[in-house]
Parts: sequence; C-alpha cells; structure tokens
Amino acid sequence: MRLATWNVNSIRARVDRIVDFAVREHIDVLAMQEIKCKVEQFPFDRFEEAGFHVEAHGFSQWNGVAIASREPLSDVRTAFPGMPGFAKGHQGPDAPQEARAIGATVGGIEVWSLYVPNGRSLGDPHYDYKLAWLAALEDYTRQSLTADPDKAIALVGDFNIAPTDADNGDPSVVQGFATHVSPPEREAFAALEAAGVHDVVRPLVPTGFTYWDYKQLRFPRNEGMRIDFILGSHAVADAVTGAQIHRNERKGEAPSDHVPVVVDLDLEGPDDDDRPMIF
DNA sequence: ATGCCTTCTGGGAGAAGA
Repeated sequence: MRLATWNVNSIRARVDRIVDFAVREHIDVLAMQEIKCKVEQFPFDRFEEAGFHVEAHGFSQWNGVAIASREPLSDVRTAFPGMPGFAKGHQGPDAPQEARAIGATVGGIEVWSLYVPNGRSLGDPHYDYKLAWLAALEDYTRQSLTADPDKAIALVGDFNIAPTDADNGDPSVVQGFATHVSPPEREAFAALEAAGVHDVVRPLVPTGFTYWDYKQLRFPRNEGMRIDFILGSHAVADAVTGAQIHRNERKGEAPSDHVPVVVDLDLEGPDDDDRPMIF
C-alpha cells in the first residue's frame, strides 16, 4: 500500500493537480488537510472518476480534512475521543469541534488525517488549544496501543510543529518568539511518539522540508519547514519499504504551500501470518 | 515596523495561515 498525506490548501482550487498526482504516483490512500470547504462542496466526482472512494469532513472555509482511497473506507470517524473544540469567544470542554480530524480503517490500518491547530502566536488562546488538542491525541494513541500494542495505526497530516532545529529553515520563525518551534510544542510531539507512534519517513528521508511560505521567496530560497508527518505504530513502521517527500509539487502553477509525503507499506495479511510453515 | 502571498466569503475588507 502506498499511503500519502498532503495539506492541499483548498481542494477546489487545485483538484486537477491533486488527482493527477494521486494517479501518477499510484497512491492507494491519500489523506488531505485544509480542504477549505463544506462536505457538500467537495469535488467527489473528480476522485471517483479516477477510481477513489472519498470520506470528507468540513464545516466551512476553514480547516477541513478528507481521505481518498482505492479500497472502500470503513469505521469512519470525524473526531478522536476527547478532541477539544475551539471557537471565537467560546472555549472549554463544550466548545464546538472544528473539522481537523477524520479517521477510517483501510487495508487493516486505522488511518487518521490530522490538521493540528496552528497556535497563531505564543500565549494566544489558539496556542493553548493546540497543546490541549495534541495532549488529547496522545491520550487516544496511548490508550489504543495499550489495549492492542500490535494495532496498525497511522497518524498522518500537518502537525504544525518543526520537531528539530533542522526542520526549520524559515528565518522569521525564531525560537522564543514563534509557534511551531517552542519547547512545549516539541514536547507534545515527543510525547506522541512516546505513546507508540513514530515518524516512519525520517529514517528514509532524513532531510528536507514539506512546507514553504508563499511570501518572501521562501521556496526559491529553500527557507521552509518540515511539519507534515506520517507517524506509525510498530505494526506500520515494520512494514515500511520506502518513503518520499515530493518537493516538485511546490513548483508550477498554483501549488499548495505544502507538498505530499508518501510511504510504501508491505503489509502482511492475516493469510501470511496464519499460513503454516512447510519445509 | 510592515508587508510580503494565497485562500475563503460575499460582493468589502478581513480572517487565517505558520
């Protein structure tokens, strides 16, 4: 299975480019973030014509997530347990949830397409929301893998965190003054990994950014950030045979500001495990 | 110090992005 994640920054603005990529690169499962539309506005027909099933979740012009898959998706959920909400002037446990997560089972893997809150600025209520959102994701991940350590889980998407200094090449993003690089955000990312999911792309693609701001010639100067990840439980990590960051997708007409991140998985089916060994 | 660039809605100018 070839699994990809891509913050598309509006599905309607570049659906041709996105479907073309999925077809050309033989993507089996494509998790998308920032579709920036309501479910009823999603161009389902364009994906279906190309042979994909799609599950989407979106309320408005903000946020929005989706998963396209060659095989049908099951057990679709539009939030993980405990996911906090956020709205202007409305915070706390009963704040309305945003469209930042969609999960489904496909090919024996529980795949989550995640758009972690940006944080906006240090000390902003959105920053606290970001940390709470990540803590809830950590709790869900830990509980899932405590119940079944061999469960195949993939948390993929735009995490809006540059986990190491090398993952930030944007000179305007300065430690101590900016989100994405602050110690609490990096600790939240590390805590997620400690809960049992690990970056399965990094070992195969040790360097490279996944996002470049539209402003200030960030792409030509290669002043980007690595903030889009595929985190897999050990059952997923053990199946990885390849990984790519498709930097070329930042080029050309009307690109997203993020590029796709891809892994190849060689998943053993239950038939393989149960097959008696005959010598 | 500010805007830089892009998307969205609504039919302006503003919010949001990271």
